Amino acid sequence: MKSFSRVGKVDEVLRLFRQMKEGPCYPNILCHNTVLNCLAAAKRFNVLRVVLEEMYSSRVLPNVSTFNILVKAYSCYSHQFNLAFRVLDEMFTFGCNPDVTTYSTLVSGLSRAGRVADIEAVIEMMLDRNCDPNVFTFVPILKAHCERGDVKAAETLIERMPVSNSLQNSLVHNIWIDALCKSGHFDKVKLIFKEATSKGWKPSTISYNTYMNALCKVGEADEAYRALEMMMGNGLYPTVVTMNILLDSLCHASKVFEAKKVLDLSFHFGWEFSLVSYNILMSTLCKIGQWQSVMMLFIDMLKKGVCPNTRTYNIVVHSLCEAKKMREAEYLVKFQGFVADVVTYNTLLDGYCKTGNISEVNNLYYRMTAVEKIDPDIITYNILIEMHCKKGKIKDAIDIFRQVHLKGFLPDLVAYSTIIDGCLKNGLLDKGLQLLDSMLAQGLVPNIALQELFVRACCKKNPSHVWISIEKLLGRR
DNA sequence: GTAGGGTTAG
Repeated sequence: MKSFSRVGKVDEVLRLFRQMKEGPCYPNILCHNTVLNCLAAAKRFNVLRVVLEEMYSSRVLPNVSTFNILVKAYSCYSHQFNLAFRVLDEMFTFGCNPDVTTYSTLVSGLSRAGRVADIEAVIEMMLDRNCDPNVFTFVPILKAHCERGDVKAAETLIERMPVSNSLQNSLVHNIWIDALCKSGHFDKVKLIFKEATSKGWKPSTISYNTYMNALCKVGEADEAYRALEMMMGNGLYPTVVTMNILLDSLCHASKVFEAKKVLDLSFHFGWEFSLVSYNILMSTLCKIGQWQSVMMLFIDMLKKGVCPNTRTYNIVVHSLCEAKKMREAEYLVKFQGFVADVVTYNTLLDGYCKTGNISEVNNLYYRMTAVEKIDPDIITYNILIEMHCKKGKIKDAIDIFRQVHLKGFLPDLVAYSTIIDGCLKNGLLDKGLQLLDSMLAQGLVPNIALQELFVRACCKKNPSHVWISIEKLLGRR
């Protein structure tokens, strides 16, 4: 069940669990926890509740892990904090007291939801109940400070961090290094490496990888190679992740053939070439239209016993779609070992959208949402809007655009551009202008293509509108 | 064998 859970095959897990319940070996609490954890991660909360009820009625006693999984489901996976707190109360009445993990999980969810004020209360609650917070309680808070760019708060927290071993020390510093890199404070990172020994911690391979990756991303590959030398000078060996970072950097510098040589060489030296390495290379080849090379690498990885994941399949599906081989792409998605996600369906939907096949788009959307229970994202909606605009079904397109709001998404630039383009091409200038207003109110800046579209439409239909629109487009109103 | 945590690919 855990293996199926790891690859996201939730229904297989459930099938095995049901089979087990009917057989002579009734699932114990560990089996139940495995299933509950899998359902929580898949956000299948209704089924989770059913399994939980069944567990209670069959007198399998929950343990701390069971409750911790529930806290994770309500705190981290769904931000239903009232339910998460209720689990805590339930634990007390059950006589199974919350531990550091319970509270840390709760803090993690609150941090992710940006509810920093509530965290203080949780920490106080912990201290009241004689449960000392540890590094894992503070790590999510540190991450929240970093994401908000609150350098001062992060630094203060690091100083007060209750680190109990070198691994934890490295963990905390790596989060800090990553945050500084992402905000472009490379000088500060250099200083952190320099002062490491005097401050009592030792940078790890991950510290260097984080730094090197950030340098590559801003085009400072030379500096990254210098960091590599520094790392090796300190007795640390590069790992597959290090190689992947450099591989990705080569790919982005359009040195894809050099990157392929690295792949061959790594085998020659007996390096373990990873799934991620293949994915990096294959996605680059897909982007430059080398679909046959993608297929060759796909076969190569299967031959070498490297197991593809959803991303790998998505790249292959993307390549097949770009090559207009829609049937083959769909065949692959139906293949047993393939766990499709929202990207898979977006890729297929986009493929059918480009070939103008609206009935296939609708069929696929149905399969995605009703059968596979995959939640659409903003890209899914954008594709649907584009498809309907393309077919002149502007009313349906506007309906779908409204759904975006209802599902809790904010339309992005692509969504607005697509729907406005559709409106203007169908003569709905006023609707287009109305959408322009809400777009500007949302703080989105129209691009050149959209500006041109408006000017054209105004000139054609209502020249007196032109100046109003131009003023708006240029942000003067 | 179940719960909390840092680096790589769209």
